[in-house]
Amino acid sequence: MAEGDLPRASAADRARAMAELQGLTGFHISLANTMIKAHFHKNFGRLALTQKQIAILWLVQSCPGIIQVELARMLRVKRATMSAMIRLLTGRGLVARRALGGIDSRHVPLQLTREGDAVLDEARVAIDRHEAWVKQRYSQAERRMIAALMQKLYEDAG
Amino acid sequence: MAEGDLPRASAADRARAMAELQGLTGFHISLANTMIKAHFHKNFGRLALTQKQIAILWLVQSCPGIIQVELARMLRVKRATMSAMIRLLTGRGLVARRALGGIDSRHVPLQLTREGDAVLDEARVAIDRHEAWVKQRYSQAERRMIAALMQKLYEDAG
DNA sequence: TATTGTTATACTCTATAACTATA
DNA sequence: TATAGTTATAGAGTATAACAATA
Repeated sequence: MAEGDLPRASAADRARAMAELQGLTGFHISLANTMIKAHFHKNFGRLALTQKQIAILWLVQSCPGIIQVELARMLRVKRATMSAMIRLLTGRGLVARRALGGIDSRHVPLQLTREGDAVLDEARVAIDRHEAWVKQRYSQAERRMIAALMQKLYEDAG
Repeated sequence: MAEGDLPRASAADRARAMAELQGLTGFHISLANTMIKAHFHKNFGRLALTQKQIAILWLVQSCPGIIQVELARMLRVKRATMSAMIRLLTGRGLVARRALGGIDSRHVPLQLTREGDAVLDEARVAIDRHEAWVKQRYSQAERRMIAALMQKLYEDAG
């Protein structure tokens, strides 16, 4: 059996098939997301924080007293999912349930611990370097374009 | 304690914090990806196929004889990850390891089973409707823009 | 030595469903 | 009834590490 007769798809077949899938907008977004997460993890894995976890820490620091359902809405995840994430971060001593009581005791205001603040500071350095990598690929105009396009999808589509 | 004194971040605080996170390109892409996956799952969950699984079926159908490492490269996942995905799909009787032997016996050519073909046909209908939803949000020019922008990220960044 | 595939292990993210407590 | 949070359960996707078989 000659090389060309191997029961494997040729590079041309594969390129054609990829082109078909690339007709789907979500496919592009998914691959880009995969790559960007992989880059972050590969280069900043020593932080032991995912981008999602950093986003939560960030929001809690900027909005001390924020409650879980608000975080869930902002990050587009379910209530139960956010509960699990918060449990993980409180378990690691980065987030604390605030002792101060509001009027509605169903609300559990959150804040960063001292360690949470310190860890987020480290994370910001990593994020800056990660963003520098992104900026090598995109001009400011392109980044604004991506922001606007992606927002069209996630701002309304509830 | 008056309403305004509740230990909760205000809407303005939250908007400001979101704006900070939105300075990060990856944040937009991640949220858009979350929403698009959620829409697909919510509306076509009865298929019991994820978008990633459909992508694999699609590539195997278009490229009969394709092997795992090629699929892994095309979908930007690790060899071990693809192995797990293929095991799942073969376990469900949608993908078959082809009996025909190539020269290199390390290569295991894949193809769809009859059921795999049938299931993918169904999935294509779901995908078409999903894409229609996407197209309500984006013009053709915008979709081309997204494709080009996302490709810049995943084509080179290896 | 390099490639292909597998297995073991572990973790994150996600969902649904059912529950408690509170309003 | 509705809201906030939790728990239990399940499954997909991802990673690393080690291994076997083959080239």
